[in-house]
Amino acid sequence: MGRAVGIRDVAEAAQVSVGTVSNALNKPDRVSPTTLARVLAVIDELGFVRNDLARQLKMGAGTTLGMIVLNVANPFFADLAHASEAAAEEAGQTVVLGSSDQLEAREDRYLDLFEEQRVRGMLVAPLDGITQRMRRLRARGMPLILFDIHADRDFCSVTLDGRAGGELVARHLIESGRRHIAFLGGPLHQVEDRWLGAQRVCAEHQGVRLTHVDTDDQTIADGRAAGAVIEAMPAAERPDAVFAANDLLALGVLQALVMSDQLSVPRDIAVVGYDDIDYAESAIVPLSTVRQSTGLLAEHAIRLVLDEADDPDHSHEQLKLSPELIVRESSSPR
Amino acid sequence: MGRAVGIRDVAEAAQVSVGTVSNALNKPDRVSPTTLARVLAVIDELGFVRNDLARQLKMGAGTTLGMIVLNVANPFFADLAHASEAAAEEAGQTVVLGSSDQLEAREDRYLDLFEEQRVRGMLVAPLDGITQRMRRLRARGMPLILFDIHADRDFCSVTLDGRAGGELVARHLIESGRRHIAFLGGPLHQVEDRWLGAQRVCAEHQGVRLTHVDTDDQTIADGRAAGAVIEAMPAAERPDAVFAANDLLALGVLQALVMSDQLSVPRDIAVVGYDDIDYAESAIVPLSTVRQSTGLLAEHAIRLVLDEADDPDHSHEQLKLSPELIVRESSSPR
DNA sequence: CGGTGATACTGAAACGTTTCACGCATCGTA
DNA sequence: TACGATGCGTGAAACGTTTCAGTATCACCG
Repeated sequence: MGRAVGIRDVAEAAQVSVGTVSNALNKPDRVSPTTLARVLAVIDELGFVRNDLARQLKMGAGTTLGMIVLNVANPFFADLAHASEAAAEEAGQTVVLGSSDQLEAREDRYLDLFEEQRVRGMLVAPLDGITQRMRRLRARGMPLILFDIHADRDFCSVTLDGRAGGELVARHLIESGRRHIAFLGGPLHQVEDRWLGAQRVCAEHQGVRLTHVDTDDQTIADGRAAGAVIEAMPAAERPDAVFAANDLLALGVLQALVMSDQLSVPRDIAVVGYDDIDYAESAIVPLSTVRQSTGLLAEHAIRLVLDEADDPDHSHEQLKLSPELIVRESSSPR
Repeated sequence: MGRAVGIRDVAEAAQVSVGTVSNALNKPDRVSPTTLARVLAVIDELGFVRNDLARQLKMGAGTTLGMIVLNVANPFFADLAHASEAAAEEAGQTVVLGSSDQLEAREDRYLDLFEEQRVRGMLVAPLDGITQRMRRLRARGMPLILFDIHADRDFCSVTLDGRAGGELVARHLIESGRRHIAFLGGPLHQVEDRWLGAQRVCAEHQGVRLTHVDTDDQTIADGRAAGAVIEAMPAAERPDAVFAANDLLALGVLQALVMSDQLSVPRDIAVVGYDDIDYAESAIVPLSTVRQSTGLLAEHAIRLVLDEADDPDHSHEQLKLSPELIVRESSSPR
C-alpha cells in the first residue's frame, strides 16, 4: 500500500497545477469545463480523497461544532443531540458529541479537546454553571452557547423556561385537588427554575405544601429509590403528588409506587415528569409531563453559534422557550 | 483580538527554538527541567493551545474514531455509543458519532466525511450490509469494523449472536405453553439471525406455528401499529406470543394490547423484546427481553479497530457475543 | 589532551491543502 | 493596430505543527 494520493498526484496525472485541482474542487466555475472534467476523472480514477485536516488548517475555520451534554444515555439529551446534528447538517456543519456524565473532569476534558480541535463553536449543557474555563474560552473568542442555564450577559444561551414549566405543573396538580406536592430531583441548582416555579404557585395557594426530595442523579434507578422512600413514609407525611425533575425519575417513582400494593397512581399519588421523552407515554401509567421541543432548541442553538462565529458584531441573546403541559393518566384528578 | 498564539510565539517568548517547545509538550523528558519549566510557564501565560489539526496533519495518524449508528434516538445505540466513547477514552481516542437514521445517503455521507477527516478508524452499524463504499475504504487501508452483521472475512465484526437470542426466546415461549409465535420486525435482513434462530427452534417442535409481521422501522410507533393489527385479527389467526425484534417495538405492541379491553398480556398474548433497554423493566407490563452487553460490545470493537490501525499483520476477527434471556412478567406462563 | 558519548537544544524541511499575485491568450471595441 | 477586459491556468507561499539531522557543550576516560 503506497502513500495516500494527494492533490499533487492528481495535478500531475491531469497535467495541471495544484492550484487548478484545488479550484476544480472548490470553485468549479473558475475552471474551464474540459479541464474540470479531466481533473474530476483523474480524481475518481486515483481515488483521491481530500484531506480535511490540511484544508481546515489552511482555511483557519473548521466546519465542526463541539457539543457537550450531561448524559447521552438520557433520552432528552439524545434527542437534543440528534436534533442539533440535523440542524447543523442543514447548515453544512458537523457535530461532535461528548458526554460529560455529570463529571467536571470530563466536561473540562471536552472543552480542552474541542479547543485543540479548533471547532467552530461549542454547544454546552453545563454541569455546574459557567466555569472559569468557559470564560477563558470566550475571552479567546470561541463561540460558546449554553443550554438550559440562567442568562449571563456574556454568553448566548437557549433556555427552556423551567420556571414556567414548574408553574404549569404545580397549578395543574393543585387544580386536580392535590395538597402536598413533593418536588423530586437534584442536584437542586440544575433544576432550580422548575423548583422555583412550583414554589411560587404553591405559595399563592392556602393549605398547599411543597417539599423537596433530593436525588443523586436523575435516572430511573434514582426515581425508584425515591419512590421507595415515599412509600415508606407515614401516611400523614406522605405527599399526594410527586413532581419529578425529569421523566426518568418519574418513571422510577411510578414503578416503585405501582409495585407497592398499598398505593395507587393516580388515586393516592399523582406523578408528573418533565421532558416528555418517548417512553413517558408508554409507561405503566401514561405519564403526565412537560414537553420541550428539542428541535426548536437545537435550531436556535445552531443559529446562535454560527452567528457568533460569523458575525463580527454579534450580540449575545438569551432565549427562553416556553414549555407545554401534557396531561396523561398519571395525574388524573381523583 | 490579535491572531491566535502559536508555538512560534511561545518559542520566542521563552527564548528557545520551536523544536524545543514541541518537545516540551510531547516528550518532556527530552528537555532539561529548567527550560521545561520556563516553556510551560510561558505557555500558560500566553494561553497557548496547541492546534490539533496541524498536529494530526503532520503526524499522519489522527486520534479520532468515527462511529455510525442506525439511530441515536434508539437507546440501544445510544448506550452503545456511550460505551464506545468510554472505551475509546480509555485508549486515548475520541469518538465522533453520526446517525444514519436508516438512510443510505446519510450513511454514505458520514463514511465520506470521516474519510476526509482522516479518522483513525471507523465503527459502523451498517444499514444494509457491506456497501461498495465500505469495500473501497478497506481497500484504501481504512480500519473499519462492523457491528451486528454476519461475518465477512474481509472485515472485523462484533456481532451479537442473534441466532442464539432467537433460539432462547422461541424456546422460552414454547416452554411457557405458547403455540403461535409472531415474529415482529423489519426490514428482515437487519434482524435475520433472530428470525432464523426462532424459526429453527419452532421447526423442532410439533404444532408450533411461526409467522412474520413486517414493520417499516423499529420504533414504539411501529410497534403500536403492529399491535393494532394483531388485535384486529380473528381469534383463530391471532398469535398467542409476539417476539419483537427490539424492545421499542415490543413496548409499542404492549401498549396497543393493553389499551384494548379484550386481550391481556401475558394471559392472551406473551410479548418478548430484544436489547433490554432501561425502559423494558419499567414498561406497563415489565418486558421479557434479551440482554446484550453494550459495554462488552464496545470494548471489543475499540480493541479491534485500534489493532487494525496499529498492527501491520492484523488478521480480521469475527466476534460473536452471546446474549442472555431476561424473563419478566410479559411472558409469564398462563 | 584527544576521543567518545550523553545531553540539550536548534532550525529547516516536511505534512496537504488554499490562496494570491501573476502570466498568457483571446476577444471586442475604438 | 492598440488597448483594456476577460477567462484560464500557474506555482510559490503560507497554515501550525512534528521530526530529524546537526551543533554545541560538558564530563569522563585512557
